Amino acid sequence: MSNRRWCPTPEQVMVLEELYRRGLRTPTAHQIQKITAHLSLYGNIQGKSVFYWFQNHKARDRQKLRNKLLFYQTLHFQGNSGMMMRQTIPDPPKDWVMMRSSYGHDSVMVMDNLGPTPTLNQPLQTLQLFPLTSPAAANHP
Amino acid sequence: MSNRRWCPTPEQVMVLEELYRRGLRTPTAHQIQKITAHLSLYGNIQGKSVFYWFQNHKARDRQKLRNKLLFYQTLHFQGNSGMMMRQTIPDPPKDWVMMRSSYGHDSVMVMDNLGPTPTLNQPLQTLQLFPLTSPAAANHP
DNA sequence: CTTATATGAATGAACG
DNA sequence: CGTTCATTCATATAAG
Repeated sequence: MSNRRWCPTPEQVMVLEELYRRGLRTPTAHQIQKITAHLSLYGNIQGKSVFYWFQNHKARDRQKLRNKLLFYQTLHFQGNSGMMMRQTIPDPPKDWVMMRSSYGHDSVMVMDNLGPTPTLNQPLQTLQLFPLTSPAAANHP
Repeated sequence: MSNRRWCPTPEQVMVLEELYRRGLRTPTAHQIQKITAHLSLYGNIQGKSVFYWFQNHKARDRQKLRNKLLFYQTLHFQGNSGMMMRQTIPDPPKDWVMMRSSYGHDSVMVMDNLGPTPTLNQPLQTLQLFPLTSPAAANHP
């Protein structure tokens, strides 16, 4: 067992699941501190492990529910039974995003779609902006 | 593998991290355009990915710092009963990850009964030993 | 040992 | 900007 990953003890898992059962979903930093302190009685643990545990548990609960709903929907509309499916229908793709300029007010920047054939006009005039000279930046796939 | 999410190449990450190391935090729309043009040499990328990258990187840096401070603060100030308080060599100053900071709220302890269940006392009586502070609501975002 | 699954960890994307 | 969510990567553990 390499130390790269937290291996929760059964006691730790029991405590976390009980807290989750009681309705705790996104503990605050303070809550995480206290939970971590308590769980450290059963074994080494860091705050981020508690944080990740709740994030993952909630997310996977949500995904299971979503898949279940989608599963029945699929059954209803297609009479199709099969593997569990992932994810609901995504949002319409936006090719722009709102950005805040460094001068303090919002601005909308339209992002041109970099298609499979990127335009070659004025390609590397920009390189002077970032003189990247230290790491191995001289490679390309 | 769906195309919904930008998959940065190692070269792209190296460039972005170098820019960040050099102090760039909130690039303007114009800078984002240039960076995007440069990074597109290593793979498909949109401007919003650059925008999000800096937003996330900066936010997580600060969150890490904030949580570290909160960590030491908690060690120093909390006088809760049943808490373990180390005075010498506190803890591995391992890094925390992003998590909600509770904006200085304090003292309101929750985790009491929620919903129709009248009594929820279960084998985990130990949970009462570390009451969790919560800003406002016990559950539901 | 190999493969499959469960889950810790990370991060892109986006929300309020 | 801090926070939250969805997806993906990595790996400990179980199944074969």
